[in-house]
Amino acid sequence: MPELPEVETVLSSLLPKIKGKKIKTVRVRHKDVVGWPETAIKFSQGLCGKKISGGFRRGKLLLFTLDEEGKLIFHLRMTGRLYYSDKIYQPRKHAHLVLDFSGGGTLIFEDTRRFGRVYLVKTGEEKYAGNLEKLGPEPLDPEFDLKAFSQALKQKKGRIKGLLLNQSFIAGLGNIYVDEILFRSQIHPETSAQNLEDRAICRIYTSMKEILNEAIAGRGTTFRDYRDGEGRAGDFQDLLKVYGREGEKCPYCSDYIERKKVAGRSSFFCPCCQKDDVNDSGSVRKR
DNA sequence: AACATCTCCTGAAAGC
DNA sequence: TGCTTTCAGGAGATGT
Repeated sequence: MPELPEVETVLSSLLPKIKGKKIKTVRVRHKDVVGWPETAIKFSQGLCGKKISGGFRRGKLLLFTLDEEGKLIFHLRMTGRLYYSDKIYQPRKHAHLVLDFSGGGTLIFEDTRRFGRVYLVKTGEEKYAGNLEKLGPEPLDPEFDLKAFSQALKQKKGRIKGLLLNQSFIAGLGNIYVDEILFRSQIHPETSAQNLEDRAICRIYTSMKEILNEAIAGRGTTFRDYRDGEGRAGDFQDLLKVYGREGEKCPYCSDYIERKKVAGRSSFFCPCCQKDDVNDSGSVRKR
């Protein structure tokens, strides 16, 4: 499920392939994936002839600039794939949007569960695309320092797991990386944010940056569906310490990884290393 | 404000 | 073996 590192990987693998290319034909094969389905015809017309001039990531959104005119914005949600092919492309079952470029090459948006969305917006109207306007700070932004993180956290009352998943609190984290961050920080997912000591907040902040950077270096996590912009799987699944590892031995102690529903999501944690509401008893180890 | 629950959707896995 | 049920989850909507 694409989170920040996966979206970043899609962007970096895709952009060199499509930058500067002009869209020749647009095939909307399932109009529900278009942000405003009733405008699917306008969507196609608006995209024809446009050139992809650049792209960037914000939270879990992929934004491609169409010169100065507008942006093409994707949210991959659970099972979305966005990739480039330079072969003659025969649309597969869940290929909902297919863009053919002048001079060859195809950009394909596939999404088995159809939770993903694609938006076409004019410059200045980007905020209408998905949750873009409501997104919190970028966790890897150098200007988002520990002080800013700590201050934001201390204003909140909820549990840490739900807070880190909340895109308006911080943008780009999903279930996998929140569990990994909390494991490295040695914080139980149900710990209330208010009860966190400064040292615990610092561990979360540091782990967050480390794990996101490591996952980007590993080109993302593939459990089943995720592929990068060239259709390749990621490598980071092998390096996950807790996510999806219920019943396996904790890599740092003799206990076993447990699974519990927190904030409506499966949460994996070590009950020994991540004790609820005991953030800093002096037993924290360097990881 | 915080949190639970439902919704969307498909296919894999588990249950019988 | 084969059919049926459950489950996974990002995020928005809704209810408490």
